[in-house]
Amino acid sequence: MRVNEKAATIYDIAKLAGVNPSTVSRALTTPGRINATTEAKVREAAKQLNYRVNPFARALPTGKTKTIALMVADITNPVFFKLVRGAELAASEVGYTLVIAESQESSLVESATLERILPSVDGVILGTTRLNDDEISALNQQKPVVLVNRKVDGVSDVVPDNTPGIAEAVKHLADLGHKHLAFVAGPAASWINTDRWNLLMKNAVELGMTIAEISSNEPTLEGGKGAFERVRAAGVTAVVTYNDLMAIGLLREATAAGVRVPEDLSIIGFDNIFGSDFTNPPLSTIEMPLQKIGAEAVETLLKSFVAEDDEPMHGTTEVTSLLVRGSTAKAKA
Amino acid sequence: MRVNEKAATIYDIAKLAGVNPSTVSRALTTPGRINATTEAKVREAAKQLNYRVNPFARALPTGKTKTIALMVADITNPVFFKLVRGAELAASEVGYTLVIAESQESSLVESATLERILPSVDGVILGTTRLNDDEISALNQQKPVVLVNRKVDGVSDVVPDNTPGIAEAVKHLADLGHKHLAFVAGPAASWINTDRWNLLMKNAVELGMTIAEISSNEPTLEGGKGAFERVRAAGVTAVVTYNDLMAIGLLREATAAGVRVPEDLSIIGFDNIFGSDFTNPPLSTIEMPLQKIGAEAVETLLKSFVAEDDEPMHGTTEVTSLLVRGSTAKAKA
DNA sequence: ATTTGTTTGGCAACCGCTTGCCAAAAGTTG
DNA sequence: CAACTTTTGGCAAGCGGTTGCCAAACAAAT
Repeated sequence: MRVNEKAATIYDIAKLAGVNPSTVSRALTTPGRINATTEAKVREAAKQLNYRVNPFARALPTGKTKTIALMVADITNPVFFKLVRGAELAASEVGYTLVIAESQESSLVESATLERILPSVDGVILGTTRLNDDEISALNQQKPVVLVNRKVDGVSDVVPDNTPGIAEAVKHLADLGHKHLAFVAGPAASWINTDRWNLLMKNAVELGMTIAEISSNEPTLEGGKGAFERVRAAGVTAVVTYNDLMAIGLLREATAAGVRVPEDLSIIGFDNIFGSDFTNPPLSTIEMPLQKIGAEAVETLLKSFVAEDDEPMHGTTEVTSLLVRGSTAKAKA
Repeated sequence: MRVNEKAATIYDIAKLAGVNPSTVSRALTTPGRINATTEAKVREAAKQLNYRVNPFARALPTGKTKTIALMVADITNPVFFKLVRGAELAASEVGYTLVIAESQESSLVESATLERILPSVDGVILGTTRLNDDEISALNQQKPVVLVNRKVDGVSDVVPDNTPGIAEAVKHLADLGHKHLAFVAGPAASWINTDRWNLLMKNAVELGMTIAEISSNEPTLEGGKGAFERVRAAGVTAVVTYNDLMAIGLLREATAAGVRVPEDLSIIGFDNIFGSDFTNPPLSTIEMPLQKIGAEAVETLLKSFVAEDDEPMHGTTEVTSLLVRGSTAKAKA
């Protein structure tokens, strides 16, 4: 299957071009360092031999792997697709390779995987980490880390600005005449869950609405489904959920229970995941610019590679916005 | 941010354990090659120094990178999630790192990406490739390749057996009294599209039904939507689509046009993608064991690494099956 | 023409690990 | 106990690049 012609090395080029290997190296990596005509000669020889630099040989002396790791809790969670894509695009654009690792929602798996991968990457993006603050700080000690949707002291991060999306959403519900809201929360330990809840509360109160937190739910379809009873009990006319998955679970459970959406209950999710418009009615949701965030995370990491100091960096924050589809309507009189 | 204590090397261990570096190397990589007590001493020292082998240094002399690439056309296409996960799991289980690359549906991007990544991987899995047969063969010349859902002469592959799922589906429709079917096809060049169409045709004819191919559609929501008019024109009561995305697009367009699903039109998709149960009605679909296929692809690749000859290998074929949800019903009288 | 400065390209060490080869040590055998 | 085999661990040469240092070649300045 395979031919055994070993890949060309700079020595082959050197021989062909009649120069020293070091000259080849310089010609190819340090434009301007050597004479233009020599460089041309080298490049010509390289092309002729179909030369491709051996990344491992290069990584050894330099210590630069040109690879970054992106850790997510669950690859099959649609929230991450765009994050992954944004990161992948941004990385490959500058010649970096992205390796995606999955923690399977387990901090043990995450640690083990990181352990395994760490020596072969220049830095790590923690998309959704199960690690605690101390573990993250420790990791950041070894290789640069960029956190997504979370903040830890001394660690770089990129987080979205939930303010505009939430303000729009609450305003939207207020305009529709809703007075009593509920927030179906996600993981209590989640930074972004807290951020969303605080903003929601602030905005609701400002507009004279009541808001109840329905807490400790899995951020899944099941979690949304499981929260339905408590949503009913809360006697609210509109609910915002921690994410779309929960919103969809809730929506389906409500429909199954004979509660009409949006006539009896308005629902707004978070993230605008794939499939959130497949539902009946299609879900209104607060959109997160995940692809941009992914790209931003990569850029932030790249910057930290060249940074002189060790100051944590913060990516420019992308902004959320409300996407109105069919799951919100006037409050029942 | 970073501490500058360089990672421990086998030389550090050697010094600490009072042996030669080569002994350390052997102790750690060739159990049994050296004395058990010496090995224990070395391991102890390694642990003490928190040693972690430098994969680049290792890859240089051995040429083994312990990394494999998985190429998909579009990371955000939900069809691939499970494929990716299956591959990732299988790879990390045996200490391999998986790098995921996206061709963005472009053979140019695909070639360029492959070009960039090839030197740093041991082999490649082509999940959904835009490359033509010749390009694939050429690639296979350089590094072992495993194709998913496609066959090219002389190249290893793993493809699902569509037979049972399709037989079930056609039988199911026949049992419901349908006499006239349509297949909303995907990309004409797709191996799996052809396979599905042929099987569908064979089964339909065997059960005395007519079947029409509605061809040249994008395998997307839009493609499904765009095929609706032709489905109507075909005057069929049931349709099978190339994939779920198209089925969902078709379903929504049908509903929008006042054609009730499943009362007026039964629809069966392919793949059981994420969100295919979000629709109203939830989509009946022929499920592909994508996660298994992903794992199988990795295993096949690993086998080919150690194979003596250059014979292409074929992963054990996983089997499809029909998943009946709500989008199929009795044919209209 | 001499001094000084700048290009340019070669030399060789090094990055961390693997491995063929060899010799000392230990174990077997008759 | 000599002769032979096996075990064990050291030596050193790579793997394919990068890069500090140096000297030759050339250019500019006095």
